[in-house]
Formats: sequence, C-alpha cells, structure tokens
Amino acid sequence: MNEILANNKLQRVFYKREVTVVAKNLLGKILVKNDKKCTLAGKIIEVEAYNGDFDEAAHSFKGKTKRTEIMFNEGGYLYVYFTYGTHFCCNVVTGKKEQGTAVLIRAVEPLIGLDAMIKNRFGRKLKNEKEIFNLTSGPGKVSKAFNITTSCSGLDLLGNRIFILDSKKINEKVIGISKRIGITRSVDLPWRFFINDNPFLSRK
DNA sequence: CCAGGGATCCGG
DNA sequence: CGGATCCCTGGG
Repeated sequence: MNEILANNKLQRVFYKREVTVVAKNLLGKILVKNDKKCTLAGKIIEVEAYNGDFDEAAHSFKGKTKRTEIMFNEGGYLYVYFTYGTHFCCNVVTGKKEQGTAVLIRAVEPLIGLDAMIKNRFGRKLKNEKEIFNLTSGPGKVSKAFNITTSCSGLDLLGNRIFILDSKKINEKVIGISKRIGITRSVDLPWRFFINDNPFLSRK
C-alpha cells in the first residue's frame, strides 16, 4: 500500500484526455469502492480503450441510446453494462462531453477488502490459495467482486462511492499492448493495455 | 470447445 | 414483434 499516494483522487482533467492515453495511464492506479460496511480496493492492471468515433466495437459507435448515453458524458463517470445474461462490465468514461469514449477495466490486483470481495464473487471462502488469482482476473469478475451493477452506471468518479486513486507512475517498459479480447468488429486495433506478467491478468 | 442468460438493437 | 448479438465465464 505504500505505493498509493495518500488521498490523491484522480481529477476531471485526468479523465478528459484522449481515451488511449487515459487507458494506459490508468494502469497501476487504485480502484476504490466504498460499500456499506467495507472499503474495496484493487490496482488496475488490464484495460481496453473504446472510441465510438470510428471503432465499431464501441457501444457508442451507433450513437446515443438509453443504455449508452452515459458514455457521452465528459470524462470521469462510470459506465456499467450487463451482458450475456450474467455479467456486468465496468468502464471509465473519458474525453470531452458528447465524445463517446471509455476504458473497460478488465482486471485488477486485489489490495483491500479481500474477504468481502471473495464473498461477493464466490459466496464462500477460497477453496485453495491459487483461487485468489481467479478473483478479479476479468471484467465480469471485477464487477462481481466489487459488487458493481448497472445501478452504479453514471456514478461520478469524483464522488465518494467509487473513485480512482493516483499512484506512483509505472515504468513504461512493463506495459504490454495487444488487440482487444472478445470482440468481433474493429478487431485489429491494438487497444488492450496491461502490466506484463501480473498474475491477476485475464490472460496469462 | 460450448451454452447459459437477459438486455438491447434492428429490421419488418 | 422476432431474432441476432453481445467489451463473459465456468465447466467439459
């Protein structure tokens, strides 16, 4: 925890930049959620950028709808969607108002509130010590562990329910870049960013 | 590999 | 309205 810069919440200017810049710079930052009885926190280690201007995989590509209108806010809001009848995915809106860009949080390294995350995610204790690496190693898993649902969509990341803390800047050399996972359109954009060799990645 | 599961979107 | 699709996951 010594890498967290005390009480240093990311501000609007951080989020209002171009989406791939925000995506890369979110690596190493600390996602924090305050629930009724506990605080949950994890280091962001894997993200993907989505840009509705020309990226057919972005929900915002076809314009504003009831579901996606939150993606057209200015940067610094949460966009959560439900998919495959089972999972929630958690995104950080970026850029200027009406732009329609966001960063999908694909994996975090759990730091604080492990017991609560484990309960949210599995509804039981860990079966073995290896299972910790299955706790938050995917976008649906992060949302489950952090108890993030569509009711959180639209929350301001400058508020106190959910926000992101700054941390010491990570070395550019540890950042990996790849194509995005699980999409069928605009598949060649190299817009997945991750911290190399972190054991909590969605793909090892 | 495959199917569950439900919201969403689009075409008729 | 029906049907296809979906930024996924867990279990063979």
